[in-house]
Amino acid sequence: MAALKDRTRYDPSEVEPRVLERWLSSGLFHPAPDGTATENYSIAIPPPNVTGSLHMGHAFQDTIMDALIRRHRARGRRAKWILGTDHAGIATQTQVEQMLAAEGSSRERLGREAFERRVWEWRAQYGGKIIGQLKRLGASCDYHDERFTLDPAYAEAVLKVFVALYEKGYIYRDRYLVNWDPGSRSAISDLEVDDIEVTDTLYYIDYPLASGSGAITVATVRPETMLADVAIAVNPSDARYERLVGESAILPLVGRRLQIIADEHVRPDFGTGALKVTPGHDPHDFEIGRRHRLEQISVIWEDGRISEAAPERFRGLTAAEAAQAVVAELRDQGLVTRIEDYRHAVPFSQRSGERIEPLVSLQWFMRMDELAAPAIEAVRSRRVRFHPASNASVYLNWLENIRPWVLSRQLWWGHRLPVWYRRGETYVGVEPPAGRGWERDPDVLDTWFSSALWPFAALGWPEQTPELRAFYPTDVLVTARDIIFLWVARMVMMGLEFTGEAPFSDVHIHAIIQAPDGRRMSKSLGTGIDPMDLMEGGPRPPVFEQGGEFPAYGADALRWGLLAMSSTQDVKFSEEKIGQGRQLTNKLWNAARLILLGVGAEARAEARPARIEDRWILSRLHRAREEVSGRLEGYDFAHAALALYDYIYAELCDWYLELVKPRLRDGEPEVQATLLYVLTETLALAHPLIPFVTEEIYAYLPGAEGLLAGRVEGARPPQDEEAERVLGRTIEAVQAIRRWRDQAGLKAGARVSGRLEAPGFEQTSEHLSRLARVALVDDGGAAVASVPIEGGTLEVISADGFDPAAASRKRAAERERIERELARVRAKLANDAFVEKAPAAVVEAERGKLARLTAELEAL
RNA sequence: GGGCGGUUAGCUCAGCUGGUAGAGCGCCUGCCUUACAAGCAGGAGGUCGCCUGUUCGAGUCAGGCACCGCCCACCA
Repeated sequence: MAALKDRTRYDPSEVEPRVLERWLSSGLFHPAPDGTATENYSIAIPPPNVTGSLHMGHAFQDTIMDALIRRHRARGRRAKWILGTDHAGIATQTQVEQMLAAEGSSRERLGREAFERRVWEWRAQYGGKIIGQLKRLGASCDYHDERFTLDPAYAEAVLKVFVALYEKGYIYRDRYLVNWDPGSRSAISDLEVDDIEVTDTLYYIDYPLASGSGAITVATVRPETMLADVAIAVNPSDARYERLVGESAILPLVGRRLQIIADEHVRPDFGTGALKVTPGHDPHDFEIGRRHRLEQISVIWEDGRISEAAPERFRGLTAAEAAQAVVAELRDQGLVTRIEDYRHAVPFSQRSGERIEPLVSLQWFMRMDELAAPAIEAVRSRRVRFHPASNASVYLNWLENIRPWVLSRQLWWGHRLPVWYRRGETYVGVEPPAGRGWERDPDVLDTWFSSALWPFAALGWPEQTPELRAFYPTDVLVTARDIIFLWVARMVMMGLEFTGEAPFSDVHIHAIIQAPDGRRMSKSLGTGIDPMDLMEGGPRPPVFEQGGEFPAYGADALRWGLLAMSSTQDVKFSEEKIGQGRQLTNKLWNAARLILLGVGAEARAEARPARIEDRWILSRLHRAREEVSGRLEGYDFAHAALALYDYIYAELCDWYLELVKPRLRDGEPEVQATLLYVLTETLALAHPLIPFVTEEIYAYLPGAEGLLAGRVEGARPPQDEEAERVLGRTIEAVQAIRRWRDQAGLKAGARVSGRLEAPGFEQTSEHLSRLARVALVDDGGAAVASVPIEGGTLEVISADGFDPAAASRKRAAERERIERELARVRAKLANDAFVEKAPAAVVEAERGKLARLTAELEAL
């Protein structure tokens, strides 16, 4: 490692791996399971898929959680970030199946046991990837205590919950219309379905009336499902069909008699106002069928082909082929009376991308209303709080209209249902049933079922482990809006049911980061940005106008940038913000170099304010601490990040370090101690957001022990109103003089002398003189110019290269500006209504402004 | 159809309980001032989507309108 003196730029690629190693070997991230959950702080990570690698959403979310965890660790709380991965049923199974397909094999060929072994092997090989990436980001998870949702203990918790809910009567088996995904050959839940707009053909088909006179015309986009029609429905108030209700029609191609029934669901104004009822293949028809006790016929089987319930000539065709064949026959018979394009939303599987085939099948369901009630109450009563609060209504709205949950999935990878059958019997239990002839249900549970138990099952429930006592309930759940239903609501329900407590008291819903062009970040669209490429350098994806490579921004820059981007609304990814984060790390690094290379070896951090600027920076540090920690605790990460940035740039570096440079050069002990104190506290303040660079600098502090990551914050530095006033005045004066210099045409190095005709600069006139580059004289005759500063003026006696024309232009402009403002203030004060009704303080402020502006104008 | 959010500087975004608009990037000018040129100093740039209203005073509050996101529920 090069000497500090030569490390003029902060190099994250060199520093971060080294710092990470020190953290990991310290044991700091693995708190002892002591104390109570109230004393301690914990967050359960939304367990990433084992198949996954870190994407931008993870990086963002994990940065937020890490900032919270590190912040609370610094407050002296035992902080545990509960870590683990999710087996992610469909996603994982699909990946392994693809791999098998590439080898020319398949899961069917392997058989269930061998396939499951294969997935475990695959997981052992690739499952650790995302954990390594979390470390790279600096996430201070408890890596010594990693869970997997298929671990034996976890699996037992899952089965126990299933059995308990079954025994309560919430879980049941039923024939029901489900979303069948022909791609994964499994039922999936409503939440795993995306509606996509497509253009279908709407066919108008005549169904001859059984009476022999005339026909009733129906409209459909799925002609093949007519083979499963069991009725025709019309709206009871539809006069056109009133006399037909109760009659029958004959289903073409099949010959079945279809009753004509009346049902409110049918819209008279759509199509012909007559609906073919197909309870076996349409959700609404299914409901109509239940209301009218109609038969359910399934002509499409789970492989997407026509079943034996259809006339023989259609059997075995795919649904699409059958549609063509059906239409062709109907045409031959002259029954297709009209064809039109029809644009509508159609469900597709999020997983396989295939069009959902609604099918009636035998599945396990869970009734949700009993569990929903307490979960609603928990949010209503604000025992569980959403941030931002508007998300609570999204949650409540869903729970209040909750529907049964299809639990079973026709997959091999997951928690297999603890259900056995023997002839007509069904057995449900954690342990297999005694006796011979039992066969276990082949289905597995929806992955979200096990995810719902995460906060407590990850801590060892149902065992009453020390971890559960110490860290459950957790403090906050951090996640995105899109899984409020899939996950958040279900965790609350399960937590309340099985532990009697909500699994967290706060839910922070963060923004979703979109691609720079405003589209969703997604691999398939090519809009994804790999956070690893930002940290370590890598190609810019095509969504960026600018091509080439990302520089290796490092983890801190990425983290700061993501936090600064965060918002209550969705945000476009901004590389500039990451760049700004890098600037900040470099700035802090160099500020530290200035201090560390300037202090003596025996200097120690201690606040020893000897002059007013010392009191000022301590007071500003106090405020920055309040601001940053307050913002973090209010889940306002963007403001936390920006407040930190402003403090470091605008207060510490631009002013304080510049102010004390001469004293540092002179080797003054007080300022050395104070600088080290301020640096240490600044590092501590910044650490939750930019942990690597702060930890690296901390190691250089003379006398520093241990790790910054494990340091508990000390007392707050004192606030000092007077120092803030005096320095504030001085800073403004320096800026005013600099502005004047620039606009009066002076060269950068031009010498200026002047007389200060304003009170309040007694303690800072040296600073004013040096930073504004003005030699202050006690007198010296007539002024060539006058610069207004607070409480008076700086009378400029002489200035090299002074351009009277430029100065008078500047003066004129200034006068104009003041006069404009003055006019406004005067008008306001002349308004009786304002003086009478506005609060006294506001009126007073306007009067003060009037006096100040008048004085300034006079000075000109 | 219902819900949530948005519309502020060229770009990306801040603006708390109403008191004459801010940041970063970009742009312009000047500086290699021995921590940092990935830097420093200074500057230009906005009738805050539109219309009404409340108010002494409205990006800020209320109502309406227009666009733009996202979520939920959807008519074959």
